[in-house]
Amino acid sequence: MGIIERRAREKEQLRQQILVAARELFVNEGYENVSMRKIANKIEYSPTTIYLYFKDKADLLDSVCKETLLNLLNTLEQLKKDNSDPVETLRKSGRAYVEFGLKYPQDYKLTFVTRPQFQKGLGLDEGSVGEKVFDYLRAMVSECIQQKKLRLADVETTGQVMWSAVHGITLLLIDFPDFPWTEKDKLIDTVIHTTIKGLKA
Amino acid sequence: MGIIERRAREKEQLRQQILVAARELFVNEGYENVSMRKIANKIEYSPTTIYLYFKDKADLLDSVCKETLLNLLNTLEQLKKDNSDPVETLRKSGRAYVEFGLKYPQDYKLTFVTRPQFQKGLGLDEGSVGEKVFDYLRAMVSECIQQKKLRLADVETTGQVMWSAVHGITLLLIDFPDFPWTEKDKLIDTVIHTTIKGLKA
DNA sequence: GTTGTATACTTAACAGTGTAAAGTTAAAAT
DNA sequence: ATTTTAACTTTACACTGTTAAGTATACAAC
Repeated sequence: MGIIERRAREKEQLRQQILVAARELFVNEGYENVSMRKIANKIEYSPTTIYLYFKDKADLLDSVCKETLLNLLNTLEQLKKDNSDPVETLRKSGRAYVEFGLKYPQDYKLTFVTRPQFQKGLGLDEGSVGEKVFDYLRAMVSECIQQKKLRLADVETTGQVMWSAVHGITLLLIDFPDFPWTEKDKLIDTVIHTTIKGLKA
Repeated sequence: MGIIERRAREKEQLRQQILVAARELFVNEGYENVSMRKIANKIEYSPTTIYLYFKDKADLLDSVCKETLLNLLNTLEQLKKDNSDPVETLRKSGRAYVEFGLKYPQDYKLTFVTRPQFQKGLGLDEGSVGEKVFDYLRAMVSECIQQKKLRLADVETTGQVMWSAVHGITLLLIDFPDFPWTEKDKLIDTVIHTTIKGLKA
């Protein structure tokens, strides 16, 4: 049944088209300022067609964010391979996390700030991509602790402290671009370095 | 001219009424889900009356946030008085900052996340309340550094690292209430303790 | 005490929003 | 050749922020 498959493929293509258009608009103009009609215009379909592929605007946001998380996960997992000192890998990962956020600031905010506002509680459920990202962090921290490189024995707490630090600096740099930050790169390094130093045994 | 004064007082009262109604709605239903008409209904005036007191919806948000920052500043400055160990004061202030955010989560998000999205760049300008909050942090850090209790000599960087940490944990706890956080209170303490430990000489 | 004017507020309107329901068209199945 | 199904569109509704024009009341001047 090649026809059915072709049709399914075409459906999936349109779905992707919608996602691409939505992401581009969300990122460039902000979720609030993007209307379903704008997205529809961009893909040259009627506005309601989108509703055949996504439940509503929040669901569209949700799907865009899932992709972002997948990107982040891929970016991070690149680092795991060069398995030198686990603490060094942790540092590198923190750095990569912040850089990811600053490279795609609107995607980052969409995923870690806007989405939780609209899809309450969701996004870090069991089996989700979001959870996989945190699993990655957990695994890294776990290795550091096994080698007794860190002070706390508690993987969860340690991971959450790390996440706080990188999330915090990422959002501040995104949201207050005009604040008189000390040199950005140095500041990011200092945040990560300070946190890891504080966690060290 | 008592009449003029009375009229000015009445005007100011309505302004305050609008602010109170707006804050309550923003906090309970989220900025996006509050319409000017809803606010108007609450105060029993026509929607357009609000525009006689505030430029637009963003300006209303702006004013609400300024109040929040003033509250935060007051909360923090309470702590300055008991001037024991400056590092201890820094720790307490961090704790108070996070607690403030968790006590008024929607106010916090409105001020530190929503507002920068709508009032680009504004909010931490010279002479603003926002700057005063950071000035407070600067002063505290400065004292720690003068007593050589902290590693870095750079007040700015040190302050910004502190801010990252508390901002990060505050937002994570607000935005992902269903995440399996380790015990909240302990986690907050650990974040602050870790950061300060990392900053120590 | 009447008239003019400024102040405070409201009504009406516009262009836009998310989205549900009904309608259309064209291809596939019988 | 007819029916069914899928994909998409049109229409419509109730709502949004905001502007412009209109109204009514309180004050000032004569």
